[in-house]
Amino acid sequence: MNIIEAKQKFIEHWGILATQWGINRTMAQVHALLLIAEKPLSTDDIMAELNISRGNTNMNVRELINWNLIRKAITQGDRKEYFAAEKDIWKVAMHIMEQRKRRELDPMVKLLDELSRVEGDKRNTEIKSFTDTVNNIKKFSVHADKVMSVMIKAEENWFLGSFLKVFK
Amino acid sequence: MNIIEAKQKFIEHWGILATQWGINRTMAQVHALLLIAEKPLSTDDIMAELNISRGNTNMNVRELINWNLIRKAITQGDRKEYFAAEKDIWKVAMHIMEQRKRRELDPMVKLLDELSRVEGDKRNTEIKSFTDTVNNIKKFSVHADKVMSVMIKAEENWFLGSFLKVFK
DNA sequence: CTAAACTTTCAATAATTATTGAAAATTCAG
DNA sequence: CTGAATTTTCAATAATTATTGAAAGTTTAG
Repeated sequence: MNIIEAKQKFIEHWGILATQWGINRTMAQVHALLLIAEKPLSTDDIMAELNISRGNTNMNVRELINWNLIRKAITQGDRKEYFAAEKDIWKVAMHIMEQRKRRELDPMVKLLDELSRVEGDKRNTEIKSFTDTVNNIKKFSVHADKVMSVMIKAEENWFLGSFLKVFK
Repeated sequence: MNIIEAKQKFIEHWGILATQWGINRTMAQVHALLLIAEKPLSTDDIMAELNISRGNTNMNVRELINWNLIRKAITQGDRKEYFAAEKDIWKVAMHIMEQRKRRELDPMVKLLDELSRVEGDKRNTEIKSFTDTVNNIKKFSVHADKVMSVMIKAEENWFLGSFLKVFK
């Protein structure tokens, strides 16, 4: 496989992986493109490389900035905006984890908390069974939330180092 | 909130969460329904509770069985099949992790491995830059893969116990 | 074996989600 | 300021994904 094919394949499969995780395919492809780009790319570069419209490019670039996965890169003597991806894969993973925690896990914990305070006699089998299930999920979620928080805060990638020893 | 509303809300939000993670909303709602059901439910029960068709119910139930999240429950003196969810939330999480690892992470590692063997001069900046990125992602993925394997194999939920000490 | 009970399949259709592209808004050099 | 360059918005449309429901397939009681 030559470098052109390899890059195309990388972008294509990064997009497929993303859709399986509920992320817009194009957003992931823009991300992939910038991950393997040697220098920051402009909107026009991205449009040309991925054959997508200006609107689509703009929306997905902004969304990637929201996710902290790419940044604007300033270039003097040029009014165009250029974009560069965070290349440290540990940081990439942590940024994704941080966003998903905030957007999905935190609201879910909040909901489970509400649901666990359902009205009615706690001795009622149906209510007991429901609150038990909800509380178990909540307990698990809160733990997962804590683990993620610590990982996100950690500056270094101890995942690839001493941390792994825990897993033999 | 009463128990009826609470159950509806649980099912609804489990479905929403799922779509954000690339999982069919109905599949997650069937799962949620069975998670909070006190006894195994039949296809007709599920159809009635969620207002969905027989075909849809059947497809999603089978898929949940593939994911190891629910099982057929045998009932004597009844030709209908009944379904019950795994209620241990740790096991639920591990089954999901196991499937996603197998379906998505493993193929991605395989692809990255291929891409890292791209043709061309390794001193060429473009090729060097590309293989470096790919190798970093691969290294991270392989580690994640190992961590998951250990977690999946672990019989008990040490996540909620001593393991958490690692995180302060 | 027969037929009723039940499960599965899948083409047609509906619902959802993503993309386009042109118009509006913004920015900034001169 | 002015207007050209650039970015953003969003209604219309396209593409994708999910759902229906009836027909086909399978199972089992009698």
